[in-house]
Amino acid sequence: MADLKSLSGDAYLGLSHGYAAATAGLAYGAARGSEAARGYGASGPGGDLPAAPAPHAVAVAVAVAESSGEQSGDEDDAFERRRRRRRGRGRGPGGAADARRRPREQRSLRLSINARERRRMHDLNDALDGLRAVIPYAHSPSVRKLSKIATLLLAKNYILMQAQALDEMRRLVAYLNQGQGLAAPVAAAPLAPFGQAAVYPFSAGAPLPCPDKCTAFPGTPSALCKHCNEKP
DNA sequence: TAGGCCATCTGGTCCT
DNA sequence: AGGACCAGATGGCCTA
Repeated sequence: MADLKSLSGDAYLGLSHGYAAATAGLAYGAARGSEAARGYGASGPGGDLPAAPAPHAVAVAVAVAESSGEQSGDEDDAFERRRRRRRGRGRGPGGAADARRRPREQRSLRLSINARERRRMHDLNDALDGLRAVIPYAHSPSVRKLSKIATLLLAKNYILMQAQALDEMRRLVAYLNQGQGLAAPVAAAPLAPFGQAAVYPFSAGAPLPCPDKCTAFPGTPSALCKHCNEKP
């Protein structure tokens, strides 16, 4: 539970009881427990906020950074060193011996395909890193980074949480506007099912952005903004 | 030592 | 034909 301290209160509140079913597995539970006990998604309780140091993660990150792009010159050496270190890894059916028996041309093609696939996976991992960077969890060197699956599930829950918060905020703004005897465009629109208007809150039919750029809630009239409160 | 996570290789399929 | 995408297999690293 110590890791909870590194979360913003709102984020944790949303994740802890906002979407119980979908979030249970990722609800920032206890510090990293048994790997076997780690549940994903709605599989039940059991947090997935690892707390242990992550030397492996760092090593992986370095390896990823090193092996991005084309291999040439020094990069070739580094690449070969990694290949040797990871000897035998992932050969699949056939194995290295078969690979060596192949004609040089085919082997060359295979290597090029492998490199491309590696690059693709690195791009995917970069995107996942970008996702980790914007979702609320303990971004600390002493905390192991989220696994891929945990990152995706947490991101999903975070999006849902933000959407719900936005929806509630819009309702509140509408309520405040009504209280001042003003027409509330937001309230006039039927409340769309969660996940529609909440996720795409500024689509067709939404009021125009405030000319005064009250950007707190773009597209939503603010009770605190003089322009939003001006009658047409 | 078992289990989780991961990177890599590989072959297949689909698309341009 | 070449590239993107995918899933299976394999083995290394790490933690409990």
